[in-house]
Amino acid sequence: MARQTDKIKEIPTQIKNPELVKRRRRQIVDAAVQLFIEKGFHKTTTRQIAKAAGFSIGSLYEYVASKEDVLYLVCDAIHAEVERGVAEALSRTTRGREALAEVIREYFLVCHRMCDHILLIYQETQSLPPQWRSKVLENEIRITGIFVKALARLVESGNFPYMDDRSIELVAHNISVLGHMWTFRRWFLARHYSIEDYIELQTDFILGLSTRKKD
Amino acid sequence: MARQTDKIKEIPTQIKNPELVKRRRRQIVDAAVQLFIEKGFHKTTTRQIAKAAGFSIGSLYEYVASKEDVLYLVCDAIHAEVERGVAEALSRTTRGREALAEVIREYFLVCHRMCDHILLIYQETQSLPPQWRSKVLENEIRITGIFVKALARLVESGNFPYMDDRSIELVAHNISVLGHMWTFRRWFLARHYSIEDYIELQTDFILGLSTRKKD
DNA sequence: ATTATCTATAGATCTATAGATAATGC
DNA sequence: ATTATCTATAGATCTATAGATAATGC
Repeated sequence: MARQTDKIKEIPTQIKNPELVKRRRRQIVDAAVQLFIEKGFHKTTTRQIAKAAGFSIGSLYEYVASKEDVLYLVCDAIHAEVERGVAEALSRTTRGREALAEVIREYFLVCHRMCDHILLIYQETQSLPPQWRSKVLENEIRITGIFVKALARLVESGNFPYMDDRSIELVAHNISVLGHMWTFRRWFLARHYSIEDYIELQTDFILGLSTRKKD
Repeated sequence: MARQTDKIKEIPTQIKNPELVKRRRRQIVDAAVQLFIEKGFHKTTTRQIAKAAGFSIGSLYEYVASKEDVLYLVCDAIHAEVERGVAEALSRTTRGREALAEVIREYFLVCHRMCDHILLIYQETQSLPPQWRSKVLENEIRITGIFVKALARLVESGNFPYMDDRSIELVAHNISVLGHMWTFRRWFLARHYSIEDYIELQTDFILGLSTRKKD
């Protein structure tokens, strides 16, 4: 929560009232997310964003300095929501043997809910100025870090076969990306698997059950 | 090879000589790939493409009808090269127990070589007109199909634990995407793993060795 | 006075094409 | 005559800002 506010402060604005900045930027993000998902970043015009947000193009540029600023606000908001979803799931989770499967399940459900949003990040991160691209990539790493922690805790508790740190890190990335895969191969996967099928099969795959007979 | 020619014929041209069309379009693709990787599709202008290809903007539009046509030619050429690389590796591969590991290895090396190109497809497929986007996605499925076949053959031969068809299909997608992961998380992964580390760890992960002690 | 918002537009592109020119083959 | 190539530009946008106007608080 504090993080989110800090980030927003990084983008300069002409407006003095910080509460107003927060509110208007939320309007901008809500409007832009829809438009970007629908038409893509480049084919959305600043005028359309302003109009959908409910004010004029002139006002838009009081709250951001460029169209890229809007994209950054959008990407950051999406990551904040994903992270919130995962962190929340993590706190609810029971400890021990089945903990990892639960975390995976909750994370995949977040990916399912935020399908279009995650896809947007894959497609448009490149359009950000370098400085903000790095920030967005850091967000990605921080989310992966949640899985690193969950895995490490399990391995340490002895409820899970031993893995060294580098393997743990890579498996955490795999979990992240297999969640994203549901979003960027959805056009194919959704025809063959329900999200529940997907979670079940992928959990078996990740936990290495694929080589053992289930019964 | 025949496929490639067919595809190129799908895009209309004003030029009568088919050999010339082929040659010029190859020039266009070679020039555009570099520019798109460097600046992205939207920030590359048709003039820059024409200039880098070595002819005028007017001539460019004799060989394609739109900027999107160029993107389609580029995406299709990239997929053709990936597919060629994988198919070739597959034919060289020994049969039996270690076959899958070899296919994974060769595929990951193709992904490593074509890093920027694969990333480009992830980022710009959305910019294609729907009709051509479908074609590009079909290419993706066809490449995944190679892994489906390799897995199915192994399972059938009894050299691999039993999996039903849906699991095989999903694992094939996982292999595809974990290869791509090396390209779109390269900014992070390359700092921690060499491509050889990556291949080794991911092979263990995919073959389900992660839950068994290695010794 | 200060802050927020709006209208109107400068300025900069960029795609795609029309019409002119050059090269090739009958 | 036919085919390929080039130059010049029409026509359409789009971002970002300048300067005017409205609203708020002293």
